[in-house]
Amino acid sequence: MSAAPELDEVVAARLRAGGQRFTSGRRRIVAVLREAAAPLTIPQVLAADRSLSQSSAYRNLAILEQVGVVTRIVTTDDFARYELAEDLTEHHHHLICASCGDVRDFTVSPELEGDLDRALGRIARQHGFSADHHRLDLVGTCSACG
Amino acid sequence: MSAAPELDEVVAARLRAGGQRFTSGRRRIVAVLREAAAPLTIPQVLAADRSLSQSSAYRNLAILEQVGVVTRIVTTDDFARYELAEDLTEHHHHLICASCGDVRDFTVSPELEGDLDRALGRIARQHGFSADHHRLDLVGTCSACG
DNA sequence: CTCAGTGCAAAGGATTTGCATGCCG
DNA sequence: CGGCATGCAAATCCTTTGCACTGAG
Repeated sequence: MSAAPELDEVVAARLRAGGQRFTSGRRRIVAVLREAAAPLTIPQVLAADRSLSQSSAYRNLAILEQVGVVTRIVTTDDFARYELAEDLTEHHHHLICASCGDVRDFTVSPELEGDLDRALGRIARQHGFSADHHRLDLVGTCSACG
Repeated sequence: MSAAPELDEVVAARLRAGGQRFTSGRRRIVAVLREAAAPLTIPQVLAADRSLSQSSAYRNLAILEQVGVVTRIVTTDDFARYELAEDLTEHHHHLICASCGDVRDFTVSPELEGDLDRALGRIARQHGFSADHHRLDLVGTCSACG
């Protein structure tokens, strides 16, 4: 897929805009997340690339989140999970297993998304709330835990 | 409001069903949550009723969650938040402030809820996933932080 | 009486931070 | 060169747990 080099450019641009560098450690983290089909915990990221050090992974993921390259999500267990920002991949939602905490991606029809966005925009306005994005998760039990 | 005693009965019944008692400490926690208009962190619960002790609050909220009286949610900050279970209040969603982590409740139209449920049911089936419930949050900045 | 519930204080564990060193610009 | 990034280890802080005590049935 030819999106790979493009992704690096966008990431680099956002880091630069935030006064940050696109170092090799950050590059490796982004690479791991790109390969993953779902949000990863930091232990999972570290396991995927043993050359990463724990504290730097925490630090770099926080920075990548600040500049809008990754998103941090929390499910039900004690581990935060990270994935590439939606505008670098595509808008999607999460199937969250309440038992093991694991996550899988899914999407819904554009029509439903449109309805949602309209409804939520209205709600936000009513509450004097500046809406950034919505989150739609399905919580249940995955086939492995079932 | 006459729902108050009724709530106590339901809570007591669920605790009993789980082999647990409805002690005074648990009663006070439920009372605090009933008053609150939004999910509360444990520090907030403790602040609302100084007679509660921290460790018991943690323990009791875990038990209340197990028997289906309260729900634990996680937003963006480091504190878990608890609210009364949806079937004791009403189905609703959350406006989450990405800045301060605070939460407010809102609801959407029954039509949209229906569409959502149908779509999500389909998705769950496709993934061999046993759906329990959905979660729809709006993330942004509250008027206080804006 | 008995056993679950309580509160205190200490432990646990994911995450953060201080500091010396290495590397990019 | 100067300053940010790194990695190790130690510190933080929300949450959990051990233990002795109290109270409900």
